Amino acid sequence: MRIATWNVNSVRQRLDHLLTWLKECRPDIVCLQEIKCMDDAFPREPIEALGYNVVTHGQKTFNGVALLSKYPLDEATPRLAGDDLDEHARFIEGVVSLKSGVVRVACLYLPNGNPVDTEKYPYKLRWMERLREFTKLRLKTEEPLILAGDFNVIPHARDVHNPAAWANDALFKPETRESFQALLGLGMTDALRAVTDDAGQYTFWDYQAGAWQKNWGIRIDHLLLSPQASDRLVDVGIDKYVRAWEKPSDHVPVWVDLDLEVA
DNA sequence: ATGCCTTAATGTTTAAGA
Repeated sequence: MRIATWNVNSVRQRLDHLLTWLKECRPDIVCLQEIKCMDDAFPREPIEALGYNVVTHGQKTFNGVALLSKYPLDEATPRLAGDDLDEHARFIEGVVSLKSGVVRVACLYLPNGNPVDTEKYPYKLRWMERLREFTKLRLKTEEPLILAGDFNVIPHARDVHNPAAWANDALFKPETRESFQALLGLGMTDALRAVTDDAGQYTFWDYQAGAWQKNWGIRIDHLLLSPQASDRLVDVGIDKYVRAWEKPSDHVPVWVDLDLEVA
């Protein structure tokens, strides 16, 4: 089973890229972030025509997440628990039945948190706490769980071309990285780091200053695996090639292959 | 150099992103 995540930076602007990539990558489950549209504006028909079930948690202009699945979604639950007043559309969890049990996939768009001297940074840290509480709860089930999305967290200096320039950024500040490590400490595995220690495994290149051409990238799109998912890990990939397409998203897709059998 | 692009929308400018 191939599970992928991609921050498309507007699904309507990126529809041609998305359809082309779906046909090439052939993922079974896809987590999309920054769809930047309401549910009724999501281009579901051409995606359904490729064999996907589609569930969305959209928002006007900003944020918005979606799950695409070749298999029926037994459940699809929007919103991360822990703050009923949080109106941002940043989370949707789906459940797919396996021959033995289920697999849970949480699609998330973690807050950016910049500028750090505003309310945006504490909002990010609170959101990360809520994600830890959610994960703690799910881990008790001992089911395969995948947290997939744009975490807006650079985990380590090897994940950024110029660590010093990012030292005080919300994506790389010590508090941010410590909170991410605490999430891993619950028992989650950073899939990419399970297969390589290499530096420069970037998933995002800024539109500005020729960042792509200079390979000034960062790794902020992640798939975190529970022990029951990590035990089934076969492969991990970063589809860097789509960043070279015309009018690309600033993020590229990341995927894992897991040896799980669908019911 | 805390913004050199890109996006959506109270649109001929602003806010947000990372």
